[in-house]
Amino acid sequence: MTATDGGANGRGAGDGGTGPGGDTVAAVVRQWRAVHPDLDTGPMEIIGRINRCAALLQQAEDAPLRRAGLSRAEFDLLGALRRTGHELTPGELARETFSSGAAVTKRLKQLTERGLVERRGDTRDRRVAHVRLTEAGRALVDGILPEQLAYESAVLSGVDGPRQDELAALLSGLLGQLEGRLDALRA
Amino acid sequence: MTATDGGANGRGAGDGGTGPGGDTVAAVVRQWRAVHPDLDTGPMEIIGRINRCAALLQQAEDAPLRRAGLSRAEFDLLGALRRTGHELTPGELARETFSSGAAVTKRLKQLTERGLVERRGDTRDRRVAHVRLTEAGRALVDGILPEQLAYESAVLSGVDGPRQDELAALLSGLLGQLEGRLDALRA
DNA sequence: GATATTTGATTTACAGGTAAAACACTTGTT
DNA sequence: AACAAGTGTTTTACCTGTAAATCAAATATC
Repeated sequence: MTATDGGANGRGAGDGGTGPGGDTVAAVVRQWRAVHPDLDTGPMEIIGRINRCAALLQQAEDAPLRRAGLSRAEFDLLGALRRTGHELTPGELARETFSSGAAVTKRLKQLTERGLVERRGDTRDRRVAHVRLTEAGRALVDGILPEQLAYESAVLSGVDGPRQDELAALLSGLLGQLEGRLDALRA
Repeated sequence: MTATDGGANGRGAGDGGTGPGGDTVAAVVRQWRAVHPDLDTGPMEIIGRINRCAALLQQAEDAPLRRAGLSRAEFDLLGALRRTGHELTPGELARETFSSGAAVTKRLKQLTERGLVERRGDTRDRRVAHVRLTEAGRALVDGILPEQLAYESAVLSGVDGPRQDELAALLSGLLGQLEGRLDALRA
């Protein structure tokens, strides 16, 4: 959350709400425009809101996960195994969950100790490991997922159906651009 | 990033791109639907994309900030001081930047050592401190902000103007809902 | 006016992440 | 076959954030 991204909750809880403009990002943008009338604050209206929404959504979604004793990152890893339906190597898991290899190593250690995943060494290439869900792991993911989706559905229920579709489509467009752009930078 | 949020980059960079459906979240959602055809995966299309966009945007935006030797959180704090235009207490800064008081304390320590902010004690209530930007701090923020906005503008340039406006409006609606909902939960 | 409660800020202990180095193994080169 | 280079994973050192405990000072209660 950068200042230009909205700087979090804008006016804060303490000083009387968001004012006439709507959400807290609008209030932050107004502040910036007052200080720097020459700058184009347009990008903040999108990027600030995306970041703020992400922060609030993650906070809200933590509830069902934490109840199951999992961090978001851990569930992400288990979910990758569940949805692909096959074993993955640590490296693949890192790419799949968009985190570093070192982080995956740590998580695997914990999840293995908890009996949620199992490892087996590759027979041909002895550097690589293959990770799969245990029965308990699969059951845990399948147990949490419906709750999780129901929770997300409830969180979004303030926006009506057609608007949700529009939003999904626009975000898909943006995300496609961003992913293409990043891939281009990588190459 | 939860598995239901899209589990990061979906198929990863390694296995041949995103397929016919568009972005990586679409690929992840397809995987989930194949495994659990009974579940409503609708929320993922929004929440997953928001989280993924936020992750990619933050990564991209780190560049101009890091060049200036600031973390996002630090810039956020400085920005809050700059845009409000007056001193803030540590507690206000915590609310303003949506982070914990302890985190603010640490950041203030570092930023003070670097000469970017100054503290002064309140005369009436000696528990509270008042924090303000130094001249160097103000100059730094004002120097970075235009770069930052230009960078954000470039990052969004793949989406045309009208769509950006739609997106901003829809996100504002969602954010308003989320913020109201959270406030309701708090109360 | 003494004592309990609340409030603002900091400290402590710890969990989790990363980058860079190290390790173990494989693959390409001569 | 030996050796250089590359690849997959783990280890190390470190940094940042948080929750909970602590400290200091104000306010409320009796």
